[in-house]
Amino acid sequence: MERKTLRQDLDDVDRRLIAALAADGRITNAELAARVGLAPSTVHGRVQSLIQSGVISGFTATVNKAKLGFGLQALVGVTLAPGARQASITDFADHARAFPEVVQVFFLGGVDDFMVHVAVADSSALRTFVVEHISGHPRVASTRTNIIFDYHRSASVESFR
Amino acid sequence: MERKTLRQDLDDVDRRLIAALAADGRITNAELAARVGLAPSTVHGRVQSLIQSGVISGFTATVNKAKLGFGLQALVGVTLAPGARQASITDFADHARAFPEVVQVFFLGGVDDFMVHVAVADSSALRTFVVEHISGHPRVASTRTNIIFDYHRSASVESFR
DNA sequence: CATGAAATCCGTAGATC
DNA sequence: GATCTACGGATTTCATG
Repeated sequence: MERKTLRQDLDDVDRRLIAALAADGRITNAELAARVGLAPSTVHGRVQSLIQSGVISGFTATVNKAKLGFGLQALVGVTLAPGARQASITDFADHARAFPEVVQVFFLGGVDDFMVHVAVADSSALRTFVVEHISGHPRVASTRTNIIFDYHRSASVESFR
Repeated sequence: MERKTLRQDLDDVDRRLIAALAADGRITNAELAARVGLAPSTVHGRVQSLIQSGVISGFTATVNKAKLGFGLQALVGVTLAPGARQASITDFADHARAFPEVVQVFFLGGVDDFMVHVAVADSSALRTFVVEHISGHPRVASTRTNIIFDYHRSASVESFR
């Protein structure tokens, strides 16, 4: 009998494939197969399954923003005005993510409502961006800007989807 | 007149290549060439240059942590003990980065010294991780844990045109 | 679920303009 | 730089165990 159900539990091989692809998204399927000790066609099928099931949601190039003229990065904590409704919250999130300066947006529970990771040219551009596009938003009550001196990422992550 | 033995400035084609690769790191060179209207061999050379010069620093698969059993994420602000020297700072960063739960580490200027992005199974695991591995570090003075309700990372660093 | 074989497509180097 | 050509290798499909 054929099994039409999608594989739900990941085995050790899947985890190794995920780790290898997270470390190098352009590793060849042949190399991937050699590492886990399976045939290329088998590995190809597994990776396709991981993509289709959403465990791997995409592949991306990592870009050095400093070399593109965005040498200054910051984490901007944002508090919305009291009584902001759900519509206002998603509105701000959509507003923020539309700017090319915005790298990441975290929607938080706690003191801050959002944490916005931005990359800009210099401190002048940072001030302008925060004042005009974050503090300037009608629902924003306050912001706290923290300069990022250094940054490390272990793996690309997509959380809730 | 023009002396461009080593390409230092990125032209519009380079920016489109970067944007396309940031959005889909596994796009084929042939497809990339079709999009920018140049020959595959030409595009291949340009992309290699972008990689060698460090503008593109790598490729990575985006992994859905929730589907791997890490459904809860948090941003943990960390303040180190007063008087911590540079060695202590880098020591903490290396310490934090080593854990599989740690997705990103931001080394900051401002109230917090670090912001640590973690992905764990549940609130119990979060508490355990923070207490044992962050608050428990001898140089850590205080932490502020913010649950991440939603998260968005920009697919590309800049618009196409 | 894994495999080998086959067909197709792609990456990459080299010569030319 | 950009292009075409050419070839070695990779991806991908499919029948089979």
